[in-house]
Amino acid sequence: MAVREGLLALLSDGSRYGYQLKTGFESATGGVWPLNVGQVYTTLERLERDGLVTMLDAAGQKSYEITAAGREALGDWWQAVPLEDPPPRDELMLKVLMAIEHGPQHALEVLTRQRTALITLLSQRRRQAHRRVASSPSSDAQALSAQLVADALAVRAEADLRWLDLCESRILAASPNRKVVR
Amino acid sequence: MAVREGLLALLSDGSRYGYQLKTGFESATGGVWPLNVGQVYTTLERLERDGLVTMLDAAGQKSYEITAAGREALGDWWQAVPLEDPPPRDELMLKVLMAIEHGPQHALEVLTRQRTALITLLSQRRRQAHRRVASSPSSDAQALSAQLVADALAVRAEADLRWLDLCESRILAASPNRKVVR
DNA sequence: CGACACATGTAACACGTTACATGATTTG
DNA sequence: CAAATCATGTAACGTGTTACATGTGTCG
Repeated sequence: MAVREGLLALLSDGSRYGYQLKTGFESATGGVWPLNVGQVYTTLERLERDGLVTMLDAAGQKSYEITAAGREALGDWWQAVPLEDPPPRDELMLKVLMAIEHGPQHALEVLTRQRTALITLLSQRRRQAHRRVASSPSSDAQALSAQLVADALAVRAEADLRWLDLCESRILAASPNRKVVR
Repeated sequence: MAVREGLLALLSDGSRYGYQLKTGFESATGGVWPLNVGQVYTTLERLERDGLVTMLDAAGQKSYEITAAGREALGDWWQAVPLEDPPPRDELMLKVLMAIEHGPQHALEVLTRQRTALITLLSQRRRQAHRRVASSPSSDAQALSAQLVADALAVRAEADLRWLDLCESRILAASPNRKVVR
């Protein structure tokens, strides 16, 4: 439920046809999230099935329009806070939790590996960001979007790093100290 | 690809049958991530189809065992760093990016709404955490897992908050100052 | 002309998820 | 005994994703 709402959001600004939605989605996300055109059409079918959009077929030129129900659903989406109960399963979390099942030693190994990988990833992205400043900035709006996505990824990665540190200390605290080699 | 690898990780510790995997998964995740039993069986079918596990049918008592290929796949998973290119689409990000398409004013509204929602969510969870300390702590392992999940959610939420702040400042910086009401 | 962007779609598959059916065993 | 837990499975559906087929227009 991400492409769905994204297309709906684009359509709430006026009717569009399929290909426009693809390019619109990609430029709105700063070119960071490519979207297969095929998916646009399948998603539009599903949106139409659910009565959130209607197809206007004017002499072979098809375009899609958001319906009242669509506007309502979109409004709900804007308002919605991801309550998420149960919380979404996250790969990094699952990996660490499963590693704990295999003993603190294994968990600590996974922890350090993930940490170093995250650190190199972060520094790589920082270098990319520097390079990007120098190069051509496409459009202003796209540049802003791309920047925000980059920010989000960086902030998330830092959060993950902090969590890994927390994990390590909690695991060490919970384990009998002997046998756990740091 | 989360349930899949989770079950594989549990099986790498010895053969299990379906129901054991459900309870194993849930206890490994501190009871935070319930798993529908049905999904265990469908996932096991898919794992078997892919040659990662084999079924041992001993007199009606079915159990599953990880194969060599399964161990290899699991090893890859432990090692794997979520390289993620393109980065996974995230609902909060998408919401903000799409809101920007509708003008900085709308974006700022979405931003503040999400922020306040996140703040109340965080404080709610903190209160829950306090209460939980007082109550019965199930098993040690489960308590640790539940704690780590709670940590992760808190850290992520804080990261999201910081990102929202960043968004606001970037949007304000990128917008013509007039017409944008704070 | 040939490559590329524009434009529309279909088919197939992946995983996740729920609801349902069915029965054995345990326990209050 | 009744309810809960244990235990196995099937059917159906939802979204996301890719690969493929097909055709038009444009530009170097």
